[in-house]
Amino acid sequence: MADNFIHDIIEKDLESKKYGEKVCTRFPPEPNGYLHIGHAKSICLNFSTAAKYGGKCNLRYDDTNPVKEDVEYVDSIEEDVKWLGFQWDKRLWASDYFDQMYEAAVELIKKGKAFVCDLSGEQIKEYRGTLKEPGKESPYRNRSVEENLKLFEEMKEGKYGDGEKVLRAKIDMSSPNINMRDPIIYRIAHAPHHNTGDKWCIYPMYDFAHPIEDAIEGITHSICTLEFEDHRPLYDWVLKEVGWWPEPPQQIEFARLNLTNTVMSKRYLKAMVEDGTVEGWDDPRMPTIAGIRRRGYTPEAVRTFCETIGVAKSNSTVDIAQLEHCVREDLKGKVESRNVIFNPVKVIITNYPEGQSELCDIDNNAQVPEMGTRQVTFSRELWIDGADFMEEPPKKYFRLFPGNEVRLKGAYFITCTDFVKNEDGSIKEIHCTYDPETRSGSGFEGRKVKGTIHFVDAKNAVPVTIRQYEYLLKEDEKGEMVKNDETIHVLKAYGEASIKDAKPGERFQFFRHGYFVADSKLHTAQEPVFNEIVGLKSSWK
RNA sequence: UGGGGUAUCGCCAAGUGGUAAGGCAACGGAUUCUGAUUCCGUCAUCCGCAGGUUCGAAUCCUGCUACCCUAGCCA
Repeated sequence: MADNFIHDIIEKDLESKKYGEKVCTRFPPEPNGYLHIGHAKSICLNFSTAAKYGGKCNLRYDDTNPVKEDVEYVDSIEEDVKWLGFQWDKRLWASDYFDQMYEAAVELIKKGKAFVCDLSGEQIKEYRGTLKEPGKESPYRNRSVEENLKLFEEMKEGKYGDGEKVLRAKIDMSSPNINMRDPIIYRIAHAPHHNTGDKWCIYPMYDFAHPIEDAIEGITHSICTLEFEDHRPLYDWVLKEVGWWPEPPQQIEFARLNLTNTVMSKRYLKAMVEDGTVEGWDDPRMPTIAGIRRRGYTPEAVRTFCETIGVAKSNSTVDIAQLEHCVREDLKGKVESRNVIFNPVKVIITNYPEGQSELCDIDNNAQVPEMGTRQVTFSRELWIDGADFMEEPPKKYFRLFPGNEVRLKGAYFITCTDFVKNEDGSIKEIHCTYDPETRSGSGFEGRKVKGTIHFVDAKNAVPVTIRQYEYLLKEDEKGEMVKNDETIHVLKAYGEASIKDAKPGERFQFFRHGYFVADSKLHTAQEPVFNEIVGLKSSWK
């Protein structure tokens, strides 16, 4: 069953046997930056569409402009695609087709469909006309086939400098579609190419190269974003005029992904890396695949997200909450829980003997019993969360406050009898009594408590660093997106002893606080550092 | 409209002439040794607007309106 309009098109093509049984797609990034969550939508679309119809999907580097591209990005692109869980059929470079593209250009010249133009960049712009007025034909438009052939050959040979000449398709200078006004298909660039070295000093333009790349690879459905809609007539024109492929691929456009509170422009992302706003392309606050990975998001969650948002042609902005929902949904079933105390406050169990200690069992994941239990120690002095105690509780607060009884997760009921303040008014320590009969697992039914809070034994607590994040962008009063000044909050916390065993990249639910991941760069057993992946939804304000 | 697109709940999104799926968010309520999870319930008489065709329209026709893309020797 088709779940989007692209699948509809494919199913019709399959039915009419337009390409036989074949379905072939491709993900064609230009290696000029890191992939982000927007690319993930395209990756999921292309790879899963091919998989759905038993077809293939290629990873192709669209490296037709040597001055803007860098192999530096190639490895990260591959890593990101693999991380998302996809395997390409072939890994290819557009530059591998430069010979064929050159031949195709020669073919067009021979057919009188392309010409070498000597106009300067500025003149070409003038001659192009405007959105509302038609353009003028270039004075070089009617050169003979022989002359064009000779000139193009000379361009290739390096006889001319950058910008001196270009090869243009001969279409229609008065076309209402500016892309059809004798578009440039080859330009001179005396720049070494990472793949072809200095073999070429002329390079094909996207509009000419892309359809040929697709056709050579036998792509059937060339999926791209909306802004290329106006280029489709040119895409079709190139394939028709070159004429080498009986059943040429078709371009299909869809709306790119936008997310609330999220910067998606490569330019802006790059600027933030360079001005030090973030720590790098893999900063956990970045919407890059690398950033999301370090933040602890799972590939499954990202894939599910891409499925749930659908594929359509209307410009839209998906609420970031939808992505976060997918992350929680995925994590909740496969991550263990740990007790970690933020804003620690000391609790002294006054009726518990000094020097004594006992072990308590705690579920690793309350929803998944198969994940077993672990042991934590309980003794006279404990740490609890600052947020779990209030001197003067508001209505409906059912955690700890003077006179109130709560359950310590995995241990006993405790009742607050007293507390001591520091000179600055903050809470120094809380005195409680515990009820030995209420031990977890004992089956005690005598009375109920409304609140359950967590704790860490003070004598073996592990100091950990917690990093919580906010969105890089936020909406101001006027609804405008503005840069968020404070996007990272670092706090010191105490974790239960077992937290020392966490491995970089390992994810946990920190009881009550949300999901966290041991930072892949900063975390060590000696200096535990955890990034917040996503918080828990809370209905208590 | 120069041309090309898009308009269905706060946010995504199905629907392709037979009388508005689903997800997120939100809001009730139940259960809970995480105010999490789970669970149950509520949430578009209406599909950008105005006409028309039809027994019947979000879906067809006409006319408007709004927003997006487009004048790189970038992709």
